[in-house]
Amino acid sequence: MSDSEKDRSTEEKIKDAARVVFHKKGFAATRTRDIAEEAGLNLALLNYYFRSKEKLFDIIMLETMMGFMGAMMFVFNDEGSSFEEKVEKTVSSYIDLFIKEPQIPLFIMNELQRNPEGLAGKLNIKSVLLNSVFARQYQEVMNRRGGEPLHIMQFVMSLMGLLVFPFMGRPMLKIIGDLNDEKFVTMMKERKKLVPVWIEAILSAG
Amino acid sequence: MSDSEKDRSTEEKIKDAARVVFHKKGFAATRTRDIAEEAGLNLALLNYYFRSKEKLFDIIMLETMMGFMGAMMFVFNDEGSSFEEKVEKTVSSYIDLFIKEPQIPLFIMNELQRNPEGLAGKLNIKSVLLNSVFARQYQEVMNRRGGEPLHIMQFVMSLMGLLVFPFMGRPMLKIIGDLNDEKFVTMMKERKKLVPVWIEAILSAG
DNA sequence: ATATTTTTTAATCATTTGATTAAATCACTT
DNA sequence: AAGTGATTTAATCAAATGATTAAAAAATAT
Repeated sequence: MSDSEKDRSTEEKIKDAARVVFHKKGFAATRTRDIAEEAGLNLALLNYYFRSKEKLFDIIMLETMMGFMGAMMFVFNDEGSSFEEKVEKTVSSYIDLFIKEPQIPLFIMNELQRNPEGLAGKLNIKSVLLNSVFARQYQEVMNRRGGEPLHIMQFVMSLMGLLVFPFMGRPMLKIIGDLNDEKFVTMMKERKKLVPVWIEAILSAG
Repeated sequence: MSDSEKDRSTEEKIKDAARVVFHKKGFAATRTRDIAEEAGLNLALLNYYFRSKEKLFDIIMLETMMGFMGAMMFVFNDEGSSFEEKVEKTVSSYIDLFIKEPQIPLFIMNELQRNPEGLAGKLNIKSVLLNSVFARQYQEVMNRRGGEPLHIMQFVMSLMGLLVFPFMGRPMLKIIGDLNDEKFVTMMKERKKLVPVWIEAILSAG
């Protein structure tokens, strides 16, 4: 049978190892032998359980994208919170996520650019933003504010830029800013308070 | 002889092709045969002129980093311009650069994260920011503003986030925002005006 | 306990890929 | 035109890599 305790254990070991290595090196630079070694398992088991490197990668990519977009979807479609509360919650959730798993943003953006037709591109994430409660509340904020309206994607690009760029640029930022890991993480935690204030300032600036 | 018209021409053809392919696919996913094909040249010529894939990559990486950091260094150390003028000039230069070569940010951040010890990491870019005229002027702005001072790296992360993230996240942003290439470029041009205003707002927000 | 099925392993395969080589071609000098 | 050195080409090599196989080991069923 295919659901014994040991089964699941081996399968999970492979997935965990694959996640670590794929996130760190990306698809192309990852060798199946790296994953087997990371998992402490025989190389042939990868093919036994997942058929091919591509299939294994697709599973990891799917789960990673789900984790990434899922956090957003949950917050963006909550009817009970205000626009400002959603911004705060988004910022806080993503910073926590990226402190734990710093490679996720670069991994996703990279694989998506290198292979836009791949699994990640096929996922239906079109409606996640534009049909969300958050998008509706954004329009309300725009109407209330008056002046030249700002395209929601200009806003989202800025929010995400403030939020995820530090993690994508981390190696460079650490060099030019002379930061160690501890200092970097401290600054990221500071940004939980800073970014929402800045977002407010950006929206008021018109 | 090593400087004939044909010499330089072949060498340049290889470098141009290598730049295109490395920028698009990254080091690991690039096959030397891809570069040879892109250049329309025999595969052996890559090794004849550049010894190895690694050496060719190092040259492209060096030139790319120079182009990327050079634009910044030039603006950041101009004694004749104000802080605000430097922000405007930086935003404008980088947006123009990335509209022409959209893969540069992801390429650099990626290779830097995957191989921090590599050539790019060895470059002396430590002083580019912290010892610049721009950094001094930033401190003046902070003193003038009063309130809780903001670490210059928090500021730089935000400036770069607003500036370069849209290009790194382009494939995802195009999907979730339902944007075509033309619309995307239009929005990037709009950001030349928007980002400096937002930076002003961020600094005033304290 | 024995038989059967599932899982794991070591060995091996076939292809890809970076690099080299020896011969052919080209450019330039005398 | 012949000679010389530089450049280009086709063929090939060796190592790396994703995948498979047959046998061994382990788990489960009878």
